[in-house]
Amino acid sequence: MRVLSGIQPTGRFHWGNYFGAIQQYIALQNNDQAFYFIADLHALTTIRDPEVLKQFTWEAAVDLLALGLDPKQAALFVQSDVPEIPELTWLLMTVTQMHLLEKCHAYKDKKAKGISADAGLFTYPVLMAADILLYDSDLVPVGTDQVQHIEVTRDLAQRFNHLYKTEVFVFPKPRVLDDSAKVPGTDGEKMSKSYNNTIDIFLPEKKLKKKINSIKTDSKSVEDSKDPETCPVFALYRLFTNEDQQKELAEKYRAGGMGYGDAKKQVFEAAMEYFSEARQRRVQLEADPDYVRDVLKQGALAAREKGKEVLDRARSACGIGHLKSGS
RNA sequence: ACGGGCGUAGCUCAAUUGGCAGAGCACCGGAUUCCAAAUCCGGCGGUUGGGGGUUCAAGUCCCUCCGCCCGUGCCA
Repeated sequence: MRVLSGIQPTGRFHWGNYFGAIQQYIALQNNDQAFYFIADLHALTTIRDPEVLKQFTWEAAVDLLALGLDPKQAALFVQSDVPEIPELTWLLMTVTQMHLLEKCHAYKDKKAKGISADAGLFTYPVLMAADILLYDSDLVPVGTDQVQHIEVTRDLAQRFNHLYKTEVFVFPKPRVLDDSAKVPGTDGEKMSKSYNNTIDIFLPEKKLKKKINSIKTDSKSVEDSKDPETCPVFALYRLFTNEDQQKELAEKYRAGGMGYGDAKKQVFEAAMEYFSEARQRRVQLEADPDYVRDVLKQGALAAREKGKEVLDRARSACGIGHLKSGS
């Protein structure tokens, strides 16, 4: 069973990314064949600064390894290191009907906001389909907003198979990620880069403390009894602690006598504890870029090996690549 | 397709007859606060949509291209 998932390097990863996605991807890595990639070709539709993109791509690799992605179990690679992807994208593009893309929400949303869309954004579901189909992926863990794109992928796979009367492509199934863990941002809304309310995972201690302190609270005094259920600080505390710890803090909230400053300090300590291993690993990885490069290289090799196999099937199905097939 | 309006900091917008590109919000730092918020002080932030031209000097005038909005038409 092949598990495949990609993540865009559009910034540093934050708590919302981790609890909403990364943690769950990593939990699936012990499947027979897990492929994880950093989607720099997708990020190209947003980031126009080459240095920034390079930096984010690198940081994403280091972060994922630090957070527990194990290259012995899963291949980690950068999307643009696999040239078979854009080639397959073109093959799929030729069987993609316009209406299929016109109804995709990423494009529709932008259009609705009056922002001009480029062909990259419009055709991005096809690139995503290539990402998935290239390795005979069975299972694709995604957020609910990406389910539509998996459906497009299945449509394209089916249409290609049908048009060329073959069984080239395997139909992938989405695995909808659990988004029940509520991760509020510093303003109390859902943590998201577009709300500018994120808390990055690997923030230096001092900055992290400051960020946590900046979480919006009501203006109850220390003595007042507070409601843990409606407090974003408490919601974050939940992510890092066990039930006993949560009960204890909840009681303190209700009893009064404890201020938000205190609660925030506890969140800080719990988060530092929770990510302490990852932080240590990250320091080691930063000191050894050759290792990271090697992981990405090996990952790309593994991805290409499988990718070539599928691409060859696709090429011969549609009648190109006669030099290779020799027939 | 034609006519009109518009394009300036991440966002909303200023900039007199062509004369040093500015403010508010946001962001970062500090004071204050149990922590925030509010308030006060400080800081970062710009190829003025792209290209060309006129001029000592262009955000401003001219040409051209791109994009967005409004109106009208054309095409079913």
